[in-house]
Amino acid sequence: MSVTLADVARRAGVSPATASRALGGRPHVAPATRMRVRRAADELNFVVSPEASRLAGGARGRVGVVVPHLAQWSCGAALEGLEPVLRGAGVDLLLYGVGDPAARTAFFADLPARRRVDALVVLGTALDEQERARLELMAVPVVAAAGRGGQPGVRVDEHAAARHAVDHLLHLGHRRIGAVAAAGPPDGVLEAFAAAHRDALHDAGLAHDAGLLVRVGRGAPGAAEGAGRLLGLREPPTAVVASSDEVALGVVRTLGRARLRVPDDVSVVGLGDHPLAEAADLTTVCRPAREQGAEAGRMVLEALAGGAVPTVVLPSRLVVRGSTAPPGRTT
Amino acid sequence: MSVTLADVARRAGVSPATASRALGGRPHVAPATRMRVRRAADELNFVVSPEASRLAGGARGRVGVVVPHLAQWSCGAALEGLEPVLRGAGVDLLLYGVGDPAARTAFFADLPARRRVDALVVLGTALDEQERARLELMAVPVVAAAGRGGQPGVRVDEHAAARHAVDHLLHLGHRRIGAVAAAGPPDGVLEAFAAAHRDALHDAGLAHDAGLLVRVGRGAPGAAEGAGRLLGLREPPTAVVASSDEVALGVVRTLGRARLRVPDDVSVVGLGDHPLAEAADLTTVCRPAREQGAEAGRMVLEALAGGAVPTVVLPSRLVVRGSTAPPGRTT
DNA sequence: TTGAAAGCGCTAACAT
DNA sequence: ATGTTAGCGCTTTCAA
Repeated sequence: MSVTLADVARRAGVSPATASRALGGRPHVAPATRMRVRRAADELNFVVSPEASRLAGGARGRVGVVVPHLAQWSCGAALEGLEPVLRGAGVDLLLYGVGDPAARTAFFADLPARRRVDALVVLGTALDEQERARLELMAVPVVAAAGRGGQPGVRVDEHAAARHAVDHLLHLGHRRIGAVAAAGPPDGVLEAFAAAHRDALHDAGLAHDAGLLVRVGRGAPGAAEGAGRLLGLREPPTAVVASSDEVALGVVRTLGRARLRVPDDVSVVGLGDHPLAEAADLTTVCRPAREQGAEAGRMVLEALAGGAVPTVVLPSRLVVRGSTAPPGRTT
Repeated sequence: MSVTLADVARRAGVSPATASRALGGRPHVAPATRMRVRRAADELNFVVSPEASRLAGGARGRVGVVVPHLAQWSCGAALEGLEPVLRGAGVDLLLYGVGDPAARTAFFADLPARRRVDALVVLGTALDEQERARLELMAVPVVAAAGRGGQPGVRVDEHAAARHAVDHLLHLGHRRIGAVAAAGPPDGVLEAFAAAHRDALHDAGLAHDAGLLVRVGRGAPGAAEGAGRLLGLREPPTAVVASSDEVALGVVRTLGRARLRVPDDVSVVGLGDHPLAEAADLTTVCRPAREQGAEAGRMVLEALAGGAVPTVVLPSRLVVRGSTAPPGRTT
């Protein structure tokens, strides 16, 4: 049926063991022999069977990626960073979506990854105690990426990111700065956002005003509601920071409907540097999603090589675009 | 080390063969025996080794997904549709990113999928002749999804989608309708877009005006340029249809900078129904990405079962939001 | 219905 | 440097 290592060995006039060594790039093979085997393999169009190889104790190299929301750009971007690193090292990437709660339960219950993967990357979601315990049971390295922290892996400092945003507005001269925190991200992230907003205003010596932080539901309706609540304040803010670019765009739209111009009347800052933020000319704070993925990939490789998984916090970076400006003349 | 089938068999007091049959759901096992084996497996926390299983001629069930731009929401969405279908059927999903040209070349050159996967899904990209030939060589079913057509699989009718958009504008009373086609999607898609624009205007009895279709580069700069060119026309359009939602948002922004209101002064329609389109209140045409993924998944399953891969064209659907309105009083 | 035996294709010791 | 010998953990004939 398909070409086997034995075929290649025969054609090259060596034993299967030597052929295996030669092809696998392992030592103790004469250069000439290696060449010969390589050529034979080429001619036969041979590719090792990963099953057989693994079964026989060879190639490690399969990592599972657990992702909640594939459609979310940040997950995709992280994957895009992760994939080449892993592939470059010859390890395969198995995808496990756990967006659906049922699927999530099933994943951790079936522990389907057991024996299927040599390591796991958990992308953009926090694991609860039970889930962590299940993973522990698998006895493979687990790298968290883009999560809220708490597990070894890579993430960004959410508090710092949000502060970049608020500080930018303060720096522009704004004194009434609203914040819209929309549900969606893991709790820890939202908390960091709220805290950063509070801290920044406090550090600027501004009186605390609980009304400036509004917590809303996810999606477009949430963003609209948030903007509406802020606008309805006795003294509406001259600038708004949103917990994500998605929310920020919703805020911009709601402002527009209220005949308020961005940034002339109100400045808006997002969080994340969504690909569309550039098109929408939205000032935002870049959370390097790709980089997080790539870093996670490197961590996996190290872990596979026997190392421990460290914790790395990547910096975020303010990206100033056209949705922010100094406060206008009137309020 | 890890629990093997033999362990389970011993504990259940049967032979490995019977245990295998019982666990694998194959016939010729007494119900009572099957139960006993199942329980033993449970108690031992046993999971079959996929390598060994496959090697021994068991479970097929591993499909590769080839994706160019993971970070693009439509790819993510398609994956999100694809994954549960496949997982539900017990097949694993291997991810192969081919966004980077080098990676793409490497993928098709190494033919790494050979023997690694039992089927392939090609997401959102068109294969050239050579690539197709390489895949052919693998002798596994290939399902194209969200491509430009040409290969069996699932896609949407791009021409119809674009026409929905233009027809909507015509229906609102617009007579000068510009189109911004930004580079990015496979050629065929862009062609369909251009043709639909032309055809719709023609069918509406409007004189042909080549200036109304502008082709620009990708990204925010492209969108801005496109809007600018349209605005610079002797007789600027009262409505614009963009080749994607991303571009549409860029157009909206550029319009805003030119102090033109959407939809009061100019209507804008996007294409794709990007998740952010709702937040941005953008009228668009929904290309059901998730559905395409799910459909592709079903096709793979059928193909794995020995069926042929059909070609399915999914309908697109106009989603009217706040970025379109009848033409204003003045131009 | 069940068991025994023979590999699947490869790699890792242990020779040579 | 190369060959020989045993499996890896499972499924599948074939026999009982």
